[in-house]
Amino acid sequence: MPRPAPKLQVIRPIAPPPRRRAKAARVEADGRTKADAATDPAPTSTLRIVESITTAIIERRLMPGTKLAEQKIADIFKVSRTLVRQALNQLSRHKLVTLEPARGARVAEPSIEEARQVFEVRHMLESAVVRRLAASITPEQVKALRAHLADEQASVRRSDVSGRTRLLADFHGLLAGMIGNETLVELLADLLSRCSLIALMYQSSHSAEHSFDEHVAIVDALEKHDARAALRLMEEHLRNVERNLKLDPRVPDLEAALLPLK
Amino acid sequence: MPRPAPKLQVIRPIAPPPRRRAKAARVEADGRTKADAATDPAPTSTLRIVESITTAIIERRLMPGTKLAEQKIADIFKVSRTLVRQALNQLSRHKLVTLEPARGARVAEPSIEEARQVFEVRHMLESAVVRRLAASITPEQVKALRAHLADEQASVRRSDVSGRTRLLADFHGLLAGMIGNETLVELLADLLSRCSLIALMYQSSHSAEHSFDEHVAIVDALEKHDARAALRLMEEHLRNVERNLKLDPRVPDLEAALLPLK
DNA sequence: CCCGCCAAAAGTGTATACACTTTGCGAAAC
DNA sequence: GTTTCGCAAAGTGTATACACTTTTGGCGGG
Repeated sequence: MPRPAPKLQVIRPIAPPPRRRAKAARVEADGRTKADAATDPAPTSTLRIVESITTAIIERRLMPGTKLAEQKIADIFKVSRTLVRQALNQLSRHKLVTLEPARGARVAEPSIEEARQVFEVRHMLESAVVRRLAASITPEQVKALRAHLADEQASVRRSDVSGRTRLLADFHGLLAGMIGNETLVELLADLLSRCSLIALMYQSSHSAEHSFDEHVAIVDALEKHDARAALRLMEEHLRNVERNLKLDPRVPDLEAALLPLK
Repeated sequence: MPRPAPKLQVIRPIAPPPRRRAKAARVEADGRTKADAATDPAPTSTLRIVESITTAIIERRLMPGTKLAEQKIADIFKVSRTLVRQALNQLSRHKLVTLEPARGARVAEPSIEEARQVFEVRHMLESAVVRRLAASITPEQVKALRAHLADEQASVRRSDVSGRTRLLADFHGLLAGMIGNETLVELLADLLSRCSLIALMYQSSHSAEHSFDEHVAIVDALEKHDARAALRLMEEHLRNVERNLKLDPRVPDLEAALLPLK
């Protein structure tokens, strides 16, 4: 059978008519051959897998280094490896899993150096955010922040570890969202999820209440439009979070053990 | 109304399975310097496709809105759609192409709002970079920057448009690289490629020489460890680049779609 | 008892199969 | 002559097939 003989059209600058989706419910009630693909629900299966694995990692149900074999995941979600591979690729771009050429995927184990870098970038972005926000914040936004703080406090009181972790990170996402820059929010969301993984690897006695208190102080400063104080508090907060990780020990041992190899 | 559903693919003669023997060089794990380079999901073909399309977009060989049909690309690169899909997925995460559910991929057409956001984030990151660099820059680094500037100048003189575009962007990547934060470099690289696409859509009379001059001034200030001046120059530079785009709401969407039919 | 070699098992990488959706076009209907 | 409808071509979404790589475990030689 001859090849389809591709037409060579190369560049077409202008898009065809902006056809909006006219969902034609063209249900042929018969000839259902076999496995009818359950493509009905908007939540794509790939996305479902990505989110499942993401929350599993962040909530510590999947520890760093865990092997993620494609077929096993495919069986669990009842899909083919194709979709699992797509999901793992996305996750690796989020740096939550690492892919090694012919050896598969594992939950990422961010290095201490990577942790430092992530916090450094967060510092760059978030100090800019508070600086801007101190000038522009509205009473409604303050109210939204206070509401969020109430949630944080509740989860801290309740010792709801995974909810707490999520809420403490969401605070930073919420701030970023308030300057009306979706690009920034997406970027920061990535960094925040990486931070969750980092925290989980190097966690020490970091007190959630401490973070909560600092969040409150930041909101207070923002409400007063005190840019200088807000900036200082945010910088201090990030420094504290980072310093509360055990970024010193632990790994040197491992490397020392493996050093003879190379 | 039941449709006969004539399936075209009838016979499956033994399609010559491309027996690609010889897996080339067996890359031996050499000295892992810093962060493990596991960031390459597919060191082989997928990456090649991603890079080809990326440079094609940045060098204006593929205009915004161009349809990127999977099979056509697959034929061009002599691979299967599988790999093309992987590549397109990566590109969509880089925001260089947009994927619409059942309608395929096109070269992205970043909105004016998106442009603003990207520049805002760049401003946050790059002002932090110059601030830091003004304090820490070494003579060797200055030398490297000067060498880069020489390349820029050469490409400007030569009217080598695509090389010039690349080099002007690389300058910012080079600066970011000098503070020793690979995470930052990756992030910024994404933003820079998006900027190339944006520039290409909204380009006006932006003078490359102007940018070059500003780059020189920034390096001068950095060499003198003059943080204040470097910061001011960088901010001005970014403002200039952004302002030189035609970001006025030149087409209020609907009118553009409905008015000029042809 | 330990080491290396080889074969099977497990798992990843890529191609292909095929169902379903969208789109283009031509003929029937008006 | 214009609109509508319907089919077919084109294209995307997912599953499966199969080649190739890594891992594992056994087996014989040292």
